[in-house]
Amino acid sequence: MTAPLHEAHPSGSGRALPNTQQGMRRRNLAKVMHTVSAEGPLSRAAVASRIGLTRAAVSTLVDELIRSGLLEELGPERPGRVGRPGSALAVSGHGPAGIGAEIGVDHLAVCAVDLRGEVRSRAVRHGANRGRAPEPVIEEIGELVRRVVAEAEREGLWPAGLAVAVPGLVARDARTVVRAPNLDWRDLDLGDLLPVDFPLTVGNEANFGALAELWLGDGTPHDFLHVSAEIGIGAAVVVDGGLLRGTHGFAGELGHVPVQPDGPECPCGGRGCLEQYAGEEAVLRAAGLEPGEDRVGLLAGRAAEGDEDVRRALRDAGTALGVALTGAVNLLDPESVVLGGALAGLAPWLLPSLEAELDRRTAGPACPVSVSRLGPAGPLLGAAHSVVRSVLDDPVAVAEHA
Amino acid sequence: MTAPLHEAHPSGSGRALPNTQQGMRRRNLAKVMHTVSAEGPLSRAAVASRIGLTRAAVSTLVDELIRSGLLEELGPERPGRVGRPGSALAVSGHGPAGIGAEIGVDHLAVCAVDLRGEVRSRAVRHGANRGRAPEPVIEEIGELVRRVVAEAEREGLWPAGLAVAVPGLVARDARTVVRAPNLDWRDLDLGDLLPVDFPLTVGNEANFGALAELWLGDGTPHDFLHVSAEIGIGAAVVVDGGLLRGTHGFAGELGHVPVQPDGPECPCGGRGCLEQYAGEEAVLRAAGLEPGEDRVGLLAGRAAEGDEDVRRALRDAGTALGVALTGAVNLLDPESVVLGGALAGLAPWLLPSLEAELDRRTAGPACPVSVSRLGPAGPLLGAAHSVVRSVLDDPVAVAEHA
DNA sequence: CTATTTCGTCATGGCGGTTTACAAATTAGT
DNA sequence: ACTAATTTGTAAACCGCCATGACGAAATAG
Repeated sequence: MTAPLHEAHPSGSGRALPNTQQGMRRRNLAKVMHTVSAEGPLSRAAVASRIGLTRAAVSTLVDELIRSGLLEELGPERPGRVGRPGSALAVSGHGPAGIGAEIGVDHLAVCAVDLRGEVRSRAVRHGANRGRAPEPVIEEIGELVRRVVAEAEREGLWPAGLAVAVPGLVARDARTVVRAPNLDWRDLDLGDLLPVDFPLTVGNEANFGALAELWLGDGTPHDFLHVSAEIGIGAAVVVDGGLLRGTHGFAGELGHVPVQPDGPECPCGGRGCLEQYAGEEAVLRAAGLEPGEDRVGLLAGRAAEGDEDVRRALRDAGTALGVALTGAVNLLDPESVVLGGALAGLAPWLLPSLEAELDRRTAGPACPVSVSRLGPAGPLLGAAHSVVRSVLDDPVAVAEHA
Repeated sequence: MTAPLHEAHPSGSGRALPNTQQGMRRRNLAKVMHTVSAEGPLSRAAVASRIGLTRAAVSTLVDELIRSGLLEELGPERPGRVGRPGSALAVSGHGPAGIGAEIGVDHLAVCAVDLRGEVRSRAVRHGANRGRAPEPVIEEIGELVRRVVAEAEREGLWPAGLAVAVPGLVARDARTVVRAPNLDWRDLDLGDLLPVDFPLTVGNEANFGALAELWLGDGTPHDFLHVSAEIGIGAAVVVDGGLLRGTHGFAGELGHVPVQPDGPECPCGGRGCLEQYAGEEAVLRAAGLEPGEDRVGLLAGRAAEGDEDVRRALRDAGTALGVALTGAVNLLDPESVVLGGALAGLAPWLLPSLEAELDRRTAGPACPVSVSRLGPAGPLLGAAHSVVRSVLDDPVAVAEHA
């Protein structure tokens, strides 16, 4: 059968590697790492059958990866079936580590994750960052990074890279924060401001949250829409297991999708944007509350107590979200919608009206809405894991480095 | 530097081929075909430098492709620069051909395109298909296909596959028409109904139109949103040179994006969907015209004559489109928006209000809107070319067949 | 205790791209 | 016109990588 219509990367341009024997070897090493990482301890034979190579070939690949310290031999498997039991292979817990950092509106956080996905070290610092000059904030996060890296090194890890999650728009170069309204930051090159001696990546918080959901969530599909809110409302589009970035890197700006074309004016220049109905500020106002610290916790608390004003405000926000998501679902046909970040905590009161609106307006098969298990922890974990993934993607690169 | 965030297909799952030597060879053959096809006559040395292999390796690849009849040697290049002139290679005009078919609301069309992209044979049959039973329509299109194939064969071509563009939703299996409201078709397996002795693919008309724009349009970017209308309003999302399909294959349903959440009811169950404002029926009603044959031509004619009612109707439709596209652009951050299909002919009257609305509401960099050069011819060409692309994607498969 | 199954490894082989060398075909310089 | 320089295409030797097939090792089944 012909390929069903045309998907991306038709001629194998998915990787910049030329299609040479070395490239093949690198791709196969990556495949072994991914397979072992994803499916737990596995014997060489099991890996071989999964990636479509012979046992002999996998043996040499595994040897190389063990020599590089990226894989570990755990010893013979418990013999359940007939035949010689395999020797279990696992991703190493001692080699490279991914460092994740998060610049939130009122906290900074850094953590180190090993190749197995375990968080091995972390540091948090509370305190509002809104309106502060970028330099001292970045200085502080640099300090946290140094501390986390030091602790990780004591555990036998070395930093393979740093990924920073910021609540704002990040350019495609993955270094420049173009606009972070909640911090009042504009056009900052974090690559310059935060000097570290390993590769640095900057990304949008919602995007990292979505990646965390993709990699860590249980049963999360390959194609979904991840919605999170942190004053602004961000969404991340995951297509075929990868993030949709957009030409400028700005994809996912759900907050400024028009919900009511002649609604109230929005600072963005439009009218009736979703943020005017479901943004944190709008919801607080509708609930009769003042802006302040830990506003989401406040909302959740009052709603749980049964505060009818708050509940109505959240219901209405859910309806507005439902309208905006209808558009997105119609356009993208995702497998599901996931509420993450701060929204996860408010889900009990948002979901009913949101789902009602979505179901009513969607013609085709209903698109299920679920709530992220990770919630606000997503972005930091996603950032750290993105570094881990980059190691799995090209093991030789880091093996050379070590 | 680490990979800037995470894109799809991290570990090379872009192709089902195992990462073996044979797979490498097949990918390299495909790469040669794509390169020669895209960049016109090219010498072996030029191909080699482009795909990152050595001249010797490309020589053997080219030999194989020439033996298979997929490439042709045109003879020595005109010597402009110093050094021995290369021997120009071109895609063969005699091997496999892609057959495209289009089932429109009031016409049927079939064409054959060779590997060079030339249309070598075509057949059209006018007449309304709305409400007709599917079987006779499919019988007719089968007849046209037989005619076109026969003529192509007289020219030394052989059919490598058939792609059918239909104005409706097609399941991910690329065989089943789930719903085609304009034809009153539901749940038809064209794979069963249209027996041909080469691979058959069915796809949405708007999607094929977008692919045509991607492959044939001059200067069309790699990431764009292609909007077309044919009673319903369809969009196609092209990301990184590939079509975004959606879980069920239904991505791109722009027509039911809410534009005015409490607007008029829509058959889909929602309210204020775009189709209620910019759908063909709605526009005709607003312009004070009756539905009938060639409605788009009628609208364009009246607008050109200066009919103020028609112009106002189109302006308003443009505004509604602008609102819906604002949401899409915010979500996807495409490089541009392309108006195709029937919309292309109405662009002069739609564009001003559409662009005004889009610019006003978009915060970030403006997203340019352009008009498809192909217009209504897009879907048919896109269908035929999709078969051609599948040949380029895996030359050995067809070489064996021949 | 033997037959069977599965695992990991080794030796061999084939396949595919690279390297190196060279002849052919052109331009640039004298 | 003749030589030097440059580029192309091909052939031969080489190397890397995976496949194949055989074997010992370690378990289960009877």
